[in-house]
This record gives sequence, structure tokens and C-alpha cells, in this order.
Amino acid sequence: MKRTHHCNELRPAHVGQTVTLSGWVHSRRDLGGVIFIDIRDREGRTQTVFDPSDLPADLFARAEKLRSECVVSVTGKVRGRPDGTNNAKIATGEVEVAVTALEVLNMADVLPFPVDDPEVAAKVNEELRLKYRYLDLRRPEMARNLRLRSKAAIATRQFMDEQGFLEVETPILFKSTPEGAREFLVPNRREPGTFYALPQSPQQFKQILMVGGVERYYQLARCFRDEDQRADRQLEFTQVDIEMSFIEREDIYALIEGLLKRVWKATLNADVPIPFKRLRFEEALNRYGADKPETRFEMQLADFTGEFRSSAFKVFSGAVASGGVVKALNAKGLAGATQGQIETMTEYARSFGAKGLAYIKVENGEWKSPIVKFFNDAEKQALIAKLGIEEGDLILFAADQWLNACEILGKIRLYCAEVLQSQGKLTIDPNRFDFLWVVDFPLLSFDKEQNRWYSSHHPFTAPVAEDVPLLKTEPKKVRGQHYDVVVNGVELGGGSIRIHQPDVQKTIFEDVLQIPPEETKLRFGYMLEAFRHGAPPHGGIALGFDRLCAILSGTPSIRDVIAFPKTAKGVDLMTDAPAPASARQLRELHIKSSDGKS
RNA sequence: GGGGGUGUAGCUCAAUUGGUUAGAGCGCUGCCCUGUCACGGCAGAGGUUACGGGUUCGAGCCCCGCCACUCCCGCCA
Repeated sequence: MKRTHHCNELRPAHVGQTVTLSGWVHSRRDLGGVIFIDIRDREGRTQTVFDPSDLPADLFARAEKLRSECVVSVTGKVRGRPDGTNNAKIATGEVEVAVTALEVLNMADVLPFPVDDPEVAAKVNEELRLKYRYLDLRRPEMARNLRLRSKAAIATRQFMDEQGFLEVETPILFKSTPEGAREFLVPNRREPGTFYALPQSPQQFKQILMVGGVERYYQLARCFRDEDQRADRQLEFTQVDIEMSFIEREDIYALIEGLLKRVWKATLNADVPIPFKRLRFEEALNRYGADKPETRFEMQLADFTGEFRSSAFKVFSGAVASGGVVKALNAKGLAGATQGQIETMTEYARSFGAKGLAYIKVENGEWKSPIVKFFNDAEKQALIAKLGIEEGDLILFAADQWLNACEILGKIRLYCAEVLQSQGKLTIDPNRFDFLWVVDFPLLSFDKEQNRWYSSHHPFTAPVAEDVPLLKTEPKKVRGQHYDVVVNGVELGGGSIRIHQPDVQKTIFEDVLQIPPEETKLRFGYMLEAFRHGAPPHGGIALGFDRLCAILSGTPSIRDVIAFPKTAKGVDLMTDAPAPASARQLRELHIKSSDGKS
């Protein structure tokens, strides 16, 4: 037998038993006469003792040769530690195993980076961690993340099963639907010049499943998007994909609240209060400057459009005159912001097309600002009243079209919070989870360059029933039956009630989105046809499972909750994928590469 | 596609204004050590300063190029 107990199991109650532990050499302390070796497995670690007075010389000699991360199996007797030598840092710290037999299952080369010291290991260059991912995964932090992810997946499946959902797998080899994210194409060997595409999401299949009478579908679905990556975006990722028939928005809210409550309980033993708050899209932008508001701190935006409509400060009154708004934010206690910090904020504003960033520093009872000389008393009083201006505050302004002004200050709000946190002036409890729904999104957005409307979410989103008459007259005012679930400023997922009437869907495609009928037929014909054969009303949602796990694990990067993630350029540093294909493979696939490499 | 950051020993980092032989801790190797758990002590090895150019009497440091990683914008229906 290679193991009788795992390495986080032995307690004083086991004293006297003969046990066998298997695992990795976590650390070795060779005192010359006696050697202590901590054996580590995925559960924890246990100290073993090699005492030469009890051991054959050759066994002791082999123990002397062990080094970090060798794989061993040791047998010995559990005993209590001598007085004063307990180790309170580990769960097995009251006992040790007096070794009588050692089997070296495998030696290990010297490590490229340490895995035993959490503080050092956490700082190791990620490039190195990814190249030697198998070592990285041995670190307790990473092992914990994988375990958390597994627990979250199991809790999801149990909950969805209890709620009567069927897990249905949908194809990975799908058809290109050239709208939305760039897709990965897979050449078809059987017919030159034709391609599959990997799905960006199972969206169309899950709707078809509703037409197929499944009624309640879910899947932990792998999705693929060939877009540039971020800390929270990978080329391939997993979403909890859900679709239900005969429901309204409220049913989805209740389902997801129940699901997230279950997942948080199962993984962190945390109690998530439900129901979640709800914020209208417009309100989220007006108050937090984002459609995924971070609500764990206040610092809300205020509106001064009315107050500055006829201001002597032309930047503000001019913005209002051209249909824009004036918004402001009070970063309490940030009057001491450095020039560099102000510059960073100004860059945020510029990246949204603003010319600059107006601000007021309130220091020594004075308003220090290049613009305050343009303000009259009424304007100043309005600022004081609405923003609660006090000594030490930093006031920041955005004057622009509504969405832009909100988003500029939204970005700056988050940046200010970061700075205030680093200065110890703002504390955000890392164990606090602020869930909320963002609702009442506009169904459509206008693309100025192409002079046409496009779907804010996707073209299958149903309009709010009472807004349907506005579709052809005032598209801007039509609200979609769309909803996003947000936690701590992270968009965890989104979904909608779908259009199930073929005529409404056709109107959206052809009249509103102005996709030519023949193209509609080519791209979505099978869906429209399916909807003509008895499509139930339905709706659904997709949750970003990697993001969910990252939140649970308390890490900002989803790479830390994916066993084998890719770099920003889409490279797997361990396997070196992607790699050139052989000439023979290309020939079979009827592919000619134009880069000259193959 | 664009902007910012990083790259020095196996790992984490330092190196004054451009100035001697590029240092430290950990790790590694050897020796010593019977109660350590960040074991301790002594000694030692280990460097194309990512890479390619340039300026200079002299470059880890300045300039140009390039590569990798990373953060952000664009993009992500």
C-alpha cells in the first residue's frame, strides 16, 4: 500500500499507529544527526523524522540525498512531539511520524522556482509559472483555487439539477456567424474552402433547444473568442449557460440569486443575502459611471447640467448647449493628489475623447483650480451643497455627452478609490460581495460611423413589451428585456428574455438592424424557421465561470483559476502552442500558408 | 492596431551623475551539527545585465531597433 493517510490527517488520536504517507518532499531540515522531512500532498503536510539510532545506515543515507519535490512514500509510527516542539502553523503540528521505511518513488531536479515558500512563490514571474505550470499548481494557493473551482462547478450542477434543468452538450464545431466576436475557424478536410467555427457561445443552440422542448437547459460551456486578451479574458473560457421556457425576467433573477447563494455557501461558506439590489442602466451610469457599478464604496457622481447651462465657463455651458451634461465627483481626502495622479486621471478622460480634466483641490480653505475663477457664487453654492465639499476634497468634472461624461468619471472614480486605498483612507472589505442586477438596458445603440442601429446585447433580445410600438419611431427609447448580474464592479453575467415570434425577430433583423433579407436568411434562416414551428417564450443568461471563480478565489486574474491558461498573445508557454502545422496536414486540409513558413 | 510598465545569478531584488573586478537574501554544491519546522555554522560555485545595433575614453544605466511577459484602450453581437 502506498498510502494509509493523507498528509493533513494525523492527529494525537493516531499516536501509536503505523502509517504510510505519500507525497512530495516539501522541506528538509538536516540537523546532522537527525533529519526532519515534511511530506506534502494536496491535503497538507506532515513532519516525518529520520533518527539514525533507530534506522539502518542505508535508509538514513537515502534520506540525506532527498531534496525538495522528490516523491516519496514513508512508513513509520505516529508519535506525539516532544514538549515545546509542536508547530501551531500546521494542522498536523502536534504529531510526527518516526520513519521506519522509505521508498523513493521519484527524484526531482533542482526547481526553477521555489514552491514551498508562499511569499516568494507568489512573486515569481508569471511567465515562469506558466512554463512550469505543474510546479505552480503544487502551490497551496493554486491547489486551493482549483479545488474552489471544482466545488463551484459541483454546486452549480447540483443546484441546476434540483431546479429541473438538463445539462445538454452543444457542438464545438459550429458554423461561422459573422457578427460579434472574431471566431476561430477550423478547416474542413472534406470540402476544400469550407470551415467550421468554434462557438463564441452556445446562444443559438440553446434557443433551438427551447424550441426542441427541453424547457430547462444548462451547460458549463466552453466558449471561444479570437479577440485580444485581458486579465479577465482568455481565448477560451467557460460560461454557465442557462436557458428556460415559459418564464419572465423575474424567474431568471430568482434562479440566479438561488444559484449564486448556493455556490457561495458551498465554496466559501458565505451567506449571500437575496434578493439582489436592482439598478436601472441609466441610474447605474448616473450614480457610478459604469454599467457594472462597484458599490462597496460611495463616492457617487452628481449632475450639474442645470446649474452650468448658462455658465461663464464655456467648456461647461458649451457642452450643455450641444446636448451634453456636466457631471462631477467628490474624491474625499484626495486634495493632496500628485501631479502624476492628476495626469493619470486626465489620460482616462482623454481616452474617452475629452480635451482635458477640470478639477478643484480644496486645500487650506481655498479652492485651488484653474477653472474656479469662471464660477459665480450660485454655481459654487450648488457644488458645495450637492457634493458636500469640505477641506481636503478633490472635485473632478466631466462635461460631455451623457454616456461619455458618466464613463469618464466612472473610470476616475475607480482610480481614486485605488489611490485612497493605498493611502489607507478607504478600506474595502475583501470578504464583502455586493451583488446587484442592472436592468432596463437600451435595446439598441447607434453607430455614428455606419449610421445605423445595432443591438446593445444581441439581436435575439426581446424589447420590453410596452416599448415595442417605439421600435420604428424612437428606437433609442426602446428598453430591452436584458439584465446583467454584477458583483463588486465585475460583470458576472448577462442575459435576456428572447424574441420567440418570428415576425418580431424578422422586424429586428431587417427593419431595425437593416440586415438585407437574403443575408438574414443565410445567417439566421434556420432560427427563423425553427421559430415558425412552435417556439415557446423563453429567456436565459450566461455567467462567466472563470470570473466567478476568480472572485471566489480573491484573485484579479482569471489565469489564476484556469489550470492551463494562455498568455496575452494566446500562447501556451508550457506546450508552445500554437505551432506550425506539417506540410502534409496543410495539404490534407487544402490550406496554403502565405507566411512562407510552411 | 495603439499607449504604459517590466526584463540584471536558478528565484526575488540592488547597483549614486555613465566610471574599479555587477552585489545581497534565498536556492544550489561541499564540510560541520540529534529537536528542527524560514533550522543553524563555515566554505564555494554560479552573470552574453532578454536580444541586435549605436553614442562614448568608458554603457546594466543614454539613443535606435527588436523579442517576451504584463496592465490598459480599441476589440469582446
